[in-house]
Amino acid sequence: MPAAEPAPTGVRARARIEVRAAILAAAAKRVAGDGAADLSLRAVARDVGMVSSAVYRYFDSRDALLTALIIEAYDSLGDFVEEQVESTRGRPAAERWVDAALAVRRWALEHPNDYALIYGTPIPGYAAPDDTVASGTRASRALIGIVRETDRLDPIVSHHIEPVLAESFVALRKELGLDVDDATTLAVITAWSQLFGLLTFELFGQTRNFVSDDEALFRAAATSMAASIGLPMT
Amino acid sequence: MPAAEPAPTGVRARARIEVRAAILAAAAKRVAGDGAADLSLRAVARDVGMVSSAVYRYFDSRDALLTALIIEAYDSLGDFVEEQVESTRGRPAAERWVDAALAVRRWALEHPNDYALIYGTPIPGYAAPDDTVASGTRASRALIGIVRETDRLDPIVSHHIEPVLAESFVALRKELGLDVDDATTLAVITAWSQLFGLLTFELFGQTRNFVSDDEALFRAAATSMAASIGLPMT
DNA sequence: GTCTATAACGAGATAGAC
DNA sequence: GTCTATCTCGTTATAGAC
Repeated sequence: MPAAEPAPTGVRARARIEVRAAILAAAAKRVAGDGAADLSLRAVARDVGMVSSAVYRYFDSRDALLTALIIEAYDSLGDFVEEQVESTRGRPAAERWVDAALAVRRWALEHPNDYALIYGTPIPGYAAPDDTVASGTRASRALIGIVRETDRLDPIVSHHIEPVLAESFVALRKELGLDVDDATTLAVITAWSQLFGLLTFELFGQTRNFVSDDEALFRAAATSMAASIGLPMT
Repeated sequence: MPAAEPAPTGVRARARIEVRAAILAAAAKRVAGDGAADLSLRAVARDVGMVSSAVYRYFDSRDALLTALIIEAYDSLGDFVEEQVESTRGRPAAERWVDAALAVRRWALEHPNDYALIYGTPIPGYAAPDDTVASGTRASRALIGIVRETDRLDPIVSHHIEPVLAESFVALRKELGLDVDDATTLAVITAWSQLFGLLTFELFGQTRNFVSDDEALFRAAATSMAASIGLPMT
């Protein structure tokens, strides 16, 4: 699990990695079908052709298996968004934001079960350990990177912000390496929640009764997010 | 389920209603503990002290029971928000919006399992019938009612909106009895998705690593939503 | 040392006979 | 309706194979 070592090349190690991947793949398939709450170590073991106790050589517990699945999903999304953000470096910030948002959406549509796993209802009886945090923030950090790399933001309307909130913003900006004012910080957070809120609505079926073209709506929303943050269009 | 009749007053009918309520309460408790995916008619029956076959006299299937639970949750939220919106009639629209948004949040915090049931990951193998739509849109309609009852909206920045999207907005506005332009329509939709997006993040644990005061953040976000829609502050 | 299989536990749900 | 046998679950102890 640490993966800290430089990955030994022996046959033993190779086999281990492959079996681990096979277990994860089978578990992902199970989650896709029955939902994460029902994930059973035994069923996964059966699918891979091993005995349940053997799985414990690879994962300490059912929760550890779930955690690995969650981290894998976060990293898949993180890879995808980071790559997208990087590939648009130099382009106007507003465009970059919209493209990155669309990338998040594309990933979510291609991996609906992974999306549900990480952004859906928490699994009863499962508490995510801190291991997930690093991977879990990659997509958000990539999006915020666009703001960070923008020299001069357009002016935006600023609202009054409570002192408690302003204080927490200071810590947050430090964490993210952001150098913007409180209004922009709030705009970034609301844009972020809007992006995933809209996506959650779409994927979980909340929009299907009145939205005919989800992508068009999402693109329009992303554009308005970029403007609300003050990302320049040129 | 229909509840269309004027509720007969006989003893028989009373008993039936009470048993129904007892079953629903037990089912809700189960959902709260194990998650909706695991809901088993038998378990619910046992909790209420009857045999599984008897439950079928009250609910046609497990899915019908789930549907009843979902409708109940939607109506609980709908009642709460509608009452809140009504009680602030006459006050400045921006204030009304913020108060209504806070009402949604309060309800969600008090009924986290109901919230997860209706806005969380879809239950594997369960398809919501159209019966849920009427109740499911009540909260949104109540929020939008604030916009509808506002005589003169403040001007907002307008973005370009794709023709496909503009066309779907026409139908949506007609459905909602709204008389606003495309930019405001988009602003309402993005505000709506932002509201529930932020709430979903909070309830599902996505904010707990960097937000210290969720209510303050939510209030600030709601205020900026009201402004983005152009709801006047006075 | 590393892995897998057998067997078993206690808990919980389920199915069927009565 | 009840009781009972049977199943699955997560997890561990143990013993043998590479």
